[in-house]
Amino acid sequence: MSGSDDHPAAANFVRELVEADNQSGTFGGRVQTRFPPEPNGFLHIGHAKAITVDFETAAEFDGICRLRFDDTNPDTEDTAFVEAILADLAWLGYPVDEPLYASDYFEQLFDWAVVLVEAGHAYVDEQDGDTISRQRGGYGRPGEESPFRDRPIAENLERLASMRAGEQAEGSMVLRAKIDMQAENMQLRDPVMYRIRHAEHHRTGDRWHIYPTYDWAHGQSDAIEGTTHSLCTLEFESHRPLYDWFLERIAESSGLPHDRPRQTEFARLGLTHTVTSKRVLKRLVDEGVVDGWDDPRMPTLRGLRKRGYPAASIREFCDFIGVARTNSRNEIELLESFVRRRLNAVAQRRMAVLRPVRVVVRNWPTDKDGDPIIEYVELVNNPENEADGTRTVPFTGVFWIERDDFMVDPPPKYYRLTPGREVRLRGAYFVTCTGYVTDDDGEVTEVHVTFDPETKGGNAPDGRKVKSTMHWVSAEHAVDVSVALYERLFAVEGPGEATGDVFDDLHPASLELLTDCKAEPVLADTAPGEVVQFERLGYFAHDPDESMLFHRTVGLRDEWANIQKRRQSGG
RNA sequence: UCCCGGGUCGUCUAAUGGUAGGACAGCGGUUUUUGGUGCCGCCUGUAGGGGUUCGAAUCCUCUCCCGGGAGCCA
Repeated sequence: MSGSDDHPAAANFVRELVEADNQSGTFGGRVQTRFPPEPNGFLHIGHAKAITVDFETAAEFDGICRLRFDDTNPDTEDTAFVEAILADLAWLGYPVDEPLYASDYFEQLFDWAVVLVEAGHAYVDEQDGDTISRQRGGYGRPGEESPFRDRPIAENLERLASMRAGEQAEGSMVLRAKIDMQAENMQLRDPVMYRIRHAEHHRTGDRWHIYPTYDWAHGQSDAIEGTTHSLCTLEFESHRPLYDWFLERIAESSGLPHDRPRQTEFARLGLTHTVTSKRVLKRLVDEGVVDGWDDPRMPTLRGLRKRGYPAASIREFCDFIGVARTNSRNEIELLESFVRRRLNAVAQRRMAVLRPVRVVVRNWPTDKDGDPIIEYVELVNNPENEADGTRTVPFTGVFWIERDDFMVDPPPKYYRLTPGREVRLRGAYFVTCTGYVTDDDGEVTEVHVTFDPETKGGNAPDGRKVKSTMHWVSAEHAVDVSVALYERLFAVEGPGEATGDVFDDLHPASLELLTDCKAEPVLADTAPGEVVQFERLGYFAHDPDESMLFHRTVGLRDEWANIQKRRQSGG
């Protein structure tokens, strides 16, 4: 993808970098990227950017992108996450048949570790974690060398073998790279390569007792696979010298199977009103604030899917925002604009009322038995695509309209139903409000209107105009549906950021479940997972699991909040 | 405190020494049997100071601001 028809391609310094590499023949014109998730959680909107950067960059240059699970930490990983990631990736549009696993490289990694030890580039440190951490020093503070740093190579080899054999307790010793305890870059102060874990690994079982750290596994895995461009987010920038250091040492000691891969960092996706912190999301799930990882309020890919976001719109959004090194935070409205753009073109229009109020046509005709007659009207399914055809909708003298569509005391510029006013019922008739009924609390319970038989279809023969066209649902034919409304993802803007604990000030997108909504009968034909536009209300996704629950996908350009705002300001 | 990276409309992003442009958001208009869609218009920006140059968002310099960095996480 390099820009849609609607938009020019956005910034993408990665694209330029690869182009430059191809010019100079750095990798012989070869382009290989990788997407390396750790199977310890679900993919979210933030991952979507990394995924498109990795896959689309490769595709653009006729290269390949491999999916590699960075499963180097048995404590947190699980096969279930592997399956979930595979499924979400396929949904996003990047199906992967043969994923790679860092755990498949454990043997090679160990061999290389031995090579580094033999070359005097690594040593076994038997100090505890706190001591090692303390000796590392601090920003602008000197580091201190471990007393084990210069132990004999043979001793290192023997200890490393013992670690691997499972003869050592967790935390008792680690293998460290011998680099520079005075390095300005803290990553270079003798980083840990192996730690001891007697845990069960989801793929290698109990075969290993030592596990490579991210730094020792990542670049080497890239090299084994033949990755040319190792694209990652900005927080790994300070790791790049270490990434290079390992590869250089291996290259000079035993050689590398491919050209040395190069790490390039780009800014991660920041989205307003959205939290992608795994810690916070997990808490929301664990504490039951949301119904699970696929709750439509969640920013996970499966949450967005349930919510009705087309996968293509997420891809297009990622392509549009570009790839840069600037710390940035995109507005969720931009993402939503891509969602709306897609949906507007394909979503079938249906009439529905979320908060119904009953309307009775006082002069509606009856048949010889005294029953109200039924008229049928034609409505276009999707004005953006007439090929979607029309549908026949029954109309009788009693129907529901949106509670907000009737006001006893309307503000200026309110064009909908109000005593004495004539409006158009979409596709049906002109009706004029003649009165209304209220309950003891003054709440309107029923609105009375008269209709003009001459206006069937919605046009007056005398040419008179109405200012408003309203939607309606025949009471006799209405289908009961429930609708879940919620605010945009999560609102983390504001005080939450100042206090430090995001969770405390995070108010999860409020969920309002409306259970007495009425919709056209044809709604029963809507397929689970399908998104329809409830006219004037927004786009709603039919829940894939629960037969009649709809989730609001996005509002129309004027969301309820905006409509509310206009109303308050008199419009 | 030290090191590294970054600073262009409100937001994201173009322009790489030669007219600061686009999208989203906002505002106004228009079309419309959806307060939707479409179309038209408007709005606001090169963090600051010095310097080089005929000419600087772009090059140099100082300052300021933001992000990342001291896991046996990734």
